[in-house]
Amino acid sequence: MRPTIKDVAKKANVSVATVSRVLHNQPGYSEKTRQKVLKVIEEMGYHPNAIARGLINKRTQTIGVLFPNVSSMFSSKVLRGIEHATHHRDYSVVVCNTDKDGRRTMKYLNVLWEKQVDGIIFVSERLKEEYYATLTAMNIPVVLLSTFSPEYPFPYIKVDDQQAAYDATEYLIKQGHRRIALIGGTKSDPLAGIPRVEGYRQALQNYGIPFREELITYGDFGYHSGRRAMEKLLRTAPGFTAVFAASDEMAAGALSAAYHNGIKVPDELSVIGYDDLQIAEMAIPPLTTVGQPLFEMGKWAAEMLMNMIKTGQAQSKIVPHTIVERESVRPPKTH
Amino acid sequence: MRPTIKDVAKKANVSVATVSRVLHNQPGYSEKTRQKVLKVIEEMGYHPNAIARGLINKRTQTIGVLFPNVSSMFSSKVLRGIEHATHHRDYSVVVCNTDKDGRRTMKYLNVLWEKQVDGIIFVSERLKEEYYATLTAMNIPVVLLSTFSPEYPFPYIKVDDQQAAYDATEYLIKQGHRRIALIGGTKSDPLAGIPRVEGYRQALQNYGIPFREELITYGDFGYHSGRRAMEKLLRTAPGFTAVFAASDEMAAGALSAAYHNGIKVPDELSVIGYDDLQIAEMAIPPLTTVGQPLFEMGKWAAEMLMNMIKTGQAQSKIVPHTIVERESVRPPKTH
DNA sequence: TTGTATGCGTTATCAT
DNA sequence: ATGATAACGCATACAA
Repeated sequence: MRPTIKDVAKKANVSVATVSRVLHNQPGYSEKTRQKVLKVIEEMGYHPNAIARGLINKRTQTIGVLFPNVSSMFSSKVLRGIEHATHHRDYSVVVCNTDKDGRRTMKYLNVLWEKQVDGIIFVSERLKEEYYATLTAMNIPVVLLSTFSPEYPFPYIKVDDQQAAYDATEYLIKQGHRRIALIGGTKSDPLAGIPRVEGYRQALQNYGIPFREELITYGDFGYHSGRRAMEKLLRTAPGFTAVFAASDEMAAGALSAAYHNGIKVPDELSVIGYDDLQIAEMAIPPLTTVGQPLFEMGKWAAEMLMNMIKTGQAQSKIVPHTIVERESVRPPKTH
Repeated sequence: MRPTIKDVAKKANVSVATVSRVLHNQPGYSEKTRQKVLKVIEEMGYHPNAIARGLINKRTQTIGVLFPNVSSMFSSKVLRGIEHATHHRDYSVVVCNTDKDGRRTMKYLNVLWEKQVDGIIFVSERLKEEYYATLTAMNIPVVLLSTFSPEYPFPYIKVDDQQAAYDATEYLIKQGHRRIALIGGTKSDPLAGIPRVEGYRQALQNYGIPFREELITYGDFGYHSGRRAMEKLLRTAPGFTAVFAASDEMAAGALSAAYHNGIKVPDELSVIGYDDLQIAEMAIPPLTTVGQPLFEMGKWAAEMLMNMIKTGQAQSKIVPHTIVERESVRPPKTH
């Protein structure tokens, strides 16, 4: 059996209270007993039991993080940021993969509840009413990451998607493009889907470029959908000189489709993505994209959450995006 | 305050013992009281406290997973497999990012110890003596994933790296290549580094191809190192017709270097990778590679661990690798 | 400076 | 069929 505080106390000839005191450097013992206790702790290899501690403190020093898909490049970058911040302040993180599934999400929420996590980070998903209900019932801090909820008042950290999409489109326009196709994300997604096409639409409008329905197509943010979307665009609406894809994975799919159709990027077609994932850097050609500071966003979200746990205070934050220029965009050929 | 089992008991006019019984469908109450208790539980929104439960059961239903880098494509695929298995059997997973750093690893080990996790999965890293010492002191099941330890007897799940490297090289040879370069992983890494160059060397030997030192170069498994390695190869040992990279990320780097040097893959140069990460599929051209079933490996490791927790039994496992053929390899041009 | 005792929310062992 | 109560390992208020 692992030794308990009692065993230590007995062996050191002191009370458990004293042991507890030196464990927390609280006052109330002589230097001599301190030494003795510390020595016994060392000898016995004593480690406090965080479970017992949690029971009495009502603090577990752990937070839960819900991802629609833990293994996406997006999530893993965010996770790293979260881990960075939590490790720094002695919190642990339990990861949950919701698969965007309501039942699965609810199950995880309940598990986290039962495990008494001190807070929750909810990533990239729409906050359904039932989630909100149990989240508030849990009565712990929550932060929304890369999503937000118009109806429920949880603090969030995210980019201004519409503005970012606007900027991406404008970037293309300023490079001289006028026939710009769009590969949108999930069509009905009010968070990452709709705002991005809206930003695209607005940029065109502001620059007096007619909006053409056939230049828009939708995917699900994933690689394969991007590839399919590009194939479709090529079939049904040839002649565009640039594409804005609402995610890097879709952009990578678009690149692949172009490659397989013998279309040279960026010579014959420009592509801009969204997210700045690792794939953007690794793509051929390296992908110009709208950068979100994912690592930092994860870090900030975790810090915000831990501060809320401590103080109850939080301030939502729109984080700045950037256009990271690589090699997939260039001015269209004039002829 | 969240209601406790006591509150439920009081409101239902029964004892806590009875509530506990219906909670676990143990015998010892009438159908009528069962109904009543269930109703009260529902009304009060009672959820059992897993911390208190863990204190008495000495089981937390959570495992710890240590990754050198949680956000690598490798880790995230593995993590998904782990999550899949654990979720299925009501375990939670806390993720730890070691950065391959001894101190950080030790700190996490101690945290996991204090948090009383039921088991640990140790991924892709060499098991140092001090890790082993605390791991055994913790006295809980451990499984090694994609690594193993010659000196310490923990069960493991991994691929036969040397054989896999042999097969990759042989594949290239059978396609007709004879001048085959190697981009190895960390030169001194006894787990993923050395065996892969050894397999390469052996394949050459078996097919009577002279081993040439200048065709070997080393990276650190990462993208940039692959790119640099390829640049170096191009400068110092031109004339090879194929490259075997010991990781997909390095292969992607090699692809990129080839692209920037105007070398066409696979027309002028064949490239084969290792891992079968998402990047392999997304690469241009799609990367032929040595496939490891990472999702399954994660899943199996978690299942193995949970079985060990339950029964104490485990059986190490060498998992089969495959050559997944895509478009980055073809026979060399003959002229 | 140090010790005793109580309680955190459960489960499990005894009674009844 | 049901209830009282003692643990689990720790922190802390209160005594001494």
